[in-house]
Amino acid sequence: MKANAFDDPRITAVGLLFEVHAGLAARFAAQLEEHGLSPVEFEVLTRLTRSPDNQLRMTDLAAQTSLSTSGVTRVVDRMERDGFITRRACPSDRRSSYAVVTPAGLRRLDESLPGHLQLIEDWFTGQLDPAALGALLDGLRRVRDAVHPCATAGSGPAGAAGADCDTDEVGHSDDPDR
Amino acid sequence: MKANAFDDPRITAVGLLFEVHAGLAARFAAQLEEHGLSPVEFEVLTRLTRSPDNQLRMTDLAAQTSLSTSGVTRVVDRMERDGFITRRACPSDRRSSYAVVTPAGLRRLDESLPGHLQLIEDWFTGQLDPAALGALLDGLRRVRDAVHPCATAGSGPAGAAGADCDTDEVGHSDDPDR
DNA sequence: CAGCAACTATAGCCTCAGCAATATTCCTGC
DNA sequence: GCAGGAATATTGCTGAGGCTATAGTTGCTG
Repeated sequence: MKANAFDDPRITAVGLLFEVHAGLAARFAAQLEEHGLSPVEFEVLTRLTRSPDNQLRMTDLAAQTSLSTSGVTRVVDRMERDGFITRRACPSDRRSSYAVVTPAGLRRLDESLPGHLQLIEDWFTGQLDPAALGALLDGLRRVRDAVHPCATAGSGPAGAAGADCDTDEVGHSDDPDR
Repeated sequence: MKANAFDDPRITAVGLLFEVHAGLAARFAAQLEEHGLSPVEFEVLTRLTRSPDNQLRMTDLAAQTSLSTSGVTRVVDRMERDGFITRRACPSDRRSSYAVVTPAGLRRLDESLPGHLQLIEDWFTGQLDPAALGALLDGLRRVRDAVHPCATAGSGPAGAAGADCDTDEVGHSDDPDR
């Protein structure tokens, strides 16, 4: 029919993944925002708290997060200004400096942790139980093995992957044409 | 017993999630980069391609992606400059304009799609089979049901970060002490 | 029909984060 | 001991993207 790939199951599968990821990220961000933390700050707090004496050298912190060293410098600047962590000079290497979690930072992390874990479990149990995951995997496998749909347009097999996920797409806009 | 939460299983669980997510995002980004696409551009391409006539009004595109309307404007600017999509005036509403995928954009999406799907399946099968997922879920449930470690771990602000700073035996990074 | 509210896209301003350059400090080879 | 190279943190510059203001357009309502 059309020259587009409107019904390409591969693209539908990718779209599903985007949906899940974006929704999850938004939920996490919103939950952390309630506690006055950005996702990056939360990550930094967890990494530091998992380290001995709640401290880490800037370089190591950068290596253990998704941040570059300069990014770590900026984040630590902000969090130090907010009182969540402090810098401490390394006594044995005057180039290095430690980022140390303050009591306020520990408290803040402790406050935001339960909601975060709850979100994680809600996601696993409520939205993607193992059975659904298995089905999704099967669908993906079939999608990947399918021949290029340009030739087999409209072939139903891989419809399982995303058949039900978003039928709202077509009429999404309030008024398609006016 | 340390005063920090080094062995707090809740934080370990969160750290694991961060690890998985960061690794996955980095792989996707790298794979798309090979084809000259950023994750956002890829998302825009998939959304447009999933729509009738490979086009979408700017507002609708913003609603279906994780971008704001201004963000969509900028991304479409770049992708139009790169020749992947074009703007088209809406004939019935002079406020709106469509973003349309060009043949070059379709081709580019088609090139990057197989590798992307392969990555998705590799992740499911290779790194997180259903059994491992179930185990992870169980662990999370146990972690969540655990008593709040605040009382036990002594995350009391006084003793926690107030630990003196001359303990060189941290040794977490490559070189313990120099 | 005039006015007003809602909608659409865009531009200005801001923050965030990565890359490259820089200053300081450490280590190794001589 | 000392010179040169490596490591560490920071800063300037740039791009990306969100929020708000703005101009243009549409539709509704008195």
